[in-house]
Amino acid sequence: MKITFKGDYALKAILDLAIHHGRAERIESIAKRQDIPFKFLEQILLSLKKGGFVRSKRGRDGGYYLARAPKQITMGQVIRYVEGPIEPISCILKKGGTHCDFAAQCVLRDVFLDIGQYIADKVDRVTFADLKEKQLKKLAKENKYLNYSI
Amino acid sequence: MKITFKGDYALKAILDLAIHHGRAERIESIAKRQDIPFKFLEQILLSLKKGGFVRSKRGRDGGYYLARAPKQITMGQVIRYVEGPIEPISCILKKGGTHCDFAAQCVLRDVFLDIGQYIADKVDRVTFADLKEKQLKKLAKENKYLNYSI
DNA sequence: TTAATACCCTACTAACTTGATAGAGATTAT
DNA sequence: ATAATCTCTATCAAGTTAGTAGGGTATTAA
Repeated sequence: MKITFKGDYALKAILDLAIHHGRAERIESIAKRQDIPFKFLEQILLSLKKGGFVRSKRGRDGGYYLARAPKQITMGQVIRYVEGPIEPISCILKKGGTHCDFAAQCVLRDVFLDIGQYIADKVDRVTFADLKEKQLKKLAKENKYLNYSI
Repeated sequence: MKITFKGDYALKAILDLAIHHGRAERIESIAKRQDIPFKFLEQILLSLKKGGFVRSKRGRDGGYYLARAPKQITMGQVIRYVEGPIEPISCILKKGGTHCDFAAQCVLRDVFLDIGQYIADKVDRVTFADLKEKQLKKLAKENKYLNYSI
């Protein structure tokens, strides 16, 4: 029932690129800001590039940037790409349902189906434009608070 | 984002015992009905016994039976016991939140928090009395259908 | 009493996944 | 040219998963 570090890092990287939308960001900058091991992030970004989420520019002044607008990327797309299916139990999947021959009669499956659908719905609705907006608001509040307290 | 076989087996075993509530069931019977490897199920039941979900009787005519009424056991209790916390990301947990220092400012965390709460709510509400009832109804329909078709 | 039955317990393991690290190579702005 | 940056492949330690193996112990029907 867990998201892996890889998945978490991928989401953080995309969100970082969404916030800095418009220019290419170096892997190292993202890694430092998001507290992700540099070499690990390198691999993840390469994978996200293959997945069509980001593009890159090599050489000096190079870096990564989003392949499309933050509004056009959802959490669900990214999670499914790096982590695989969202469904919490394999017998829910149409393909590869080798897990259980009695899926049709399984009441446990019904519960997991419900949960799977809720999760899918949720992550498919949230775009990185939403996340960016909320993040910036949170940071603004934080700064305001800091200004008062100093 | 997956439930393990162990967790799935544990749920199936408890549901089986709920359906056969009132008498002791041998491991082998449960294993055959639920299609679970015998020796693996043996371990799981032993663990469920330690967790207080089931009791056992040794010797001839021995077997396992529920420690309390199906109504008093929820899916959530069983899942948490065999699989650990339900939350989809570690930074949500109060203890051991070593994953991320910026949890308070994290908008991703908010989404996972929401999902975690939905899952928890769901599995904590579903008791094995509910599951048993639904299962028996499904089987009854199945039989009816079979009777007609023969 | 004794043999059969069934749970009890510990150890082991192959395969896979996770979370990285290492280093050589390709590309580009200046 | 050369420094900066992404590209790509290989490797690896540690942990998890999904079991298997086998002897030990308690209970009870006959």
